Amino acid sequence: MNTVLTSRPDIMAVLEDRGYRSTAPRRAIVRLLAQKQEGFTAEEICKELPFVGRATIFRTIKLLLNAGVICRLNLLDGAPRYSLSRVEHHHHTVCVRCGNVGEFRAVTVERLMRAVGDDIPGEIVGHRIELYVICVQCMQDEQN
Amino acid sequence: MNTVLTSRPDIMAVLEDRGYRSTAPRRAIVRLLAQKQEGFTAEEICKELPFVGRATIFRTIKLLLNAGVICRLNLLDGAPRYSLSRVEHHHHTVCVRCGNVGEFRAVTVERLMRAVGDDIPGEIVGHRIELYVICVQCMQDEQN
DNA sequence: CCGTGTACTGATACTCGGTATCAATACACG
DNA sequence: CGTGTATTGATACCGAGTATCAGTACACGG
Repeated sequence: MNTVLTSRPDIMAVLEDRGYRSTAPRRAIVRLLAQKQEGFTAEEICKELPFVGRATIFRTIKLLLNAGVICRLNLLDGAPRYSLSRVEHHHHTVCVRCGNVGEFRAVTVERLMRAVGDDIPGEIVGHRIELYVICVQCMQDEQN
Repeated sequence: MNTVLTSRPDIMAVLEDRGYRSTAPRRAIVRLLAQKQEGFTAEEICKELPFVGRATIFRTIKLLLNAGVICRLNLLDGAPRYSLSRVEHHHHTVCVRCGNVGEFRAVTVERLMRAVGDDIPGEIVGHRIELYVICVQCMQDEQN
């Protein structure tokens, strides 16, 4: 049984394991994020939790980033979006119409990286792939 | 003969073709960028051309981005870097030690994208790949 | 269950990359 | 050479994120 893949791992526990305290603001943020299916922005969280300070929200986001619980996507335009990582190593699809973020995993990608490595001077230590898509929802909306 | 691949295409002409005027500040910026081998930041340009206004530098960078002459790289940390695009469609390698930016092109990548497309709901309209590397220079520096 | 050290919080002011505004300027074209 | 219009630069501003720091609350030990 793979705890990382469960639909709602106890994120708070992840933080506690890393030595952070379980505080009311953190629990509120974590609870909110856990039920966000698509990506979200920091400002969105601020608006939805007005009783939590801006600084705390950004601080908590950073903790979660470092813990690998969420990941940041720097889109070309607009504000960066964050999204819960459901699988360990993955890449993102971003809908260019609605901004929603998806994840994908392809073994082929990793294999490719090793192949490409031969053509590149220096040592590859990581990679990042983003696919820009028009999601099925937006394609449907386009049809009427 | 491929003009796009020449070592120093007349960038100013590209802007003029797009209906923009050839002004002294623009020429200064373009001349500077044309001889930058590695990536550069906007602030760097501001420092090197103190007699050109900040706003103008950002405006010109945006024009060049839209014209496809340069491209922006949102690194995870620090300021975004810009780099001259020497080849039309390409991806980037970023040295995680020194921040220098390189380009690469691999047909395999494009083929992979088409393959991955089958696994992904929605239509793929673009992609972006960044490889994080330790460049040969930095690897050498590490050895002493 | 109470005290206490330390982690955490939130208000605020700030940084940094970038943009809007707008009067003054310079380019291109006739 | 004159003139309309694009461009400039100073300035103020925006949005995302961070530093500071006094005050608060958590966890742990007694």
